[in-house]
Amino acid sequence: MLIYLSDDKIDTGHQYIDFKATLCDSGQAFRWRVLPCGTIRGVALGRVVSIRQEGNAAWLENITMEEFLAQWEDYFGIKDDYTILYQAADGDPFFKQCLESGNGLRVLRQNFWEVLVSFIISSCNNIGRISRIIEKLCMGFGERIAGDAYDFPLPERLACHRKEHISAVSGCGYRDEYILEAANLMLAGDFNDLDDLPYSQQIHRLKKCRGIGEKVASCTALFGLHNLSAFPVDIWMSRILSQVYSGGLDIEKFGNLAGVAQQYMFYYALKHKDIFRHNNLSARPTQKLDGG
DNA sequence: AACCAGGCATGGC
DNA sequence: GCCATGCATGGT
Repeated sequence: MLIYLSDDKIDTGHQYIDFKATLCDSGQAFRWRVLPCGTIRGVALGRVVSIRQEGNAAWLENITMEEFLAQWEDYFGIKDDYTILYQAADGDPFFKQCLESGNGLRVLRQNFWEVLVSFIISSCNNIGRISRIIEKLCMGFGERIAGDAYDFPLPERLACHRKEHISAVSGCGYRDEYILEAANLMLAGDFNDLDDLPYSQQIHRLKKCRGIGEKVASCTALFGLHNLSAFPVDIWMSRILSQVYSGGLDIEKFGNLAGVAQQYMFYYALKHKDIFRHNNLSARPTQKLDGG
């Protein structure tokens, strides 16, 4: 595909990305929006960026070629080779459908700290509200970048407040203390050098923070540490595993891209909620039934 | 107005 | 180890 930058253009060859699917509709990043005019706008890497895409061509505003090669190419995960996924789809009609339906979907390389907090907020929450809470966190505690755009707050900007204030500003509810604990662990260096550790050690370290269990930890490894083998199982994946695979999916076939495969299936489930929402065998029936 | 949301901590067994 | 329950909030 052709990507036009502010001072040049680059041909990525057969490597393709669907920016809207990847940035706005896949539940891995929460700070990108589609404006009424169709332009995609968001904050990442400390900067406000606008993107337009028409098929195989995309225009990135406010990014030079030098900056693209230095940072953004990695951020978008454009160089990652997903070939093995198409091999794994052979003999797996459901996954094949997910791949085709989500063509151009990619797993981003995002900032670790932002991903960590974002997925603490994600627990028992929906994507729309996760985005709103994060936006309020940024407005309330982040550095202003330009206009009404704010960067994601640094841990020290959160750690200096009481949990009641974090909750009041962002609406994050009971997750306030989890966010604060994550900030303090971050400042104490507990999450330094996580990328050098094997997956099981990454998960173990992350879980030491209250509010981080298996699912949030695996999302953090996948999206924040770019450990593409991490395979988060949320309520939607659990529905797919029980309804489509009868609990018998062997993720070995995805090689070290199981997390990317997961992302395609998750994205497909989101796009077809009506198919998967009901007849759920493994998740909890519903919320509180008020036993009065 | 109930129901639900990219779960987790806790306590009981 | 597994299972049940409470948890803050707000959109639909």
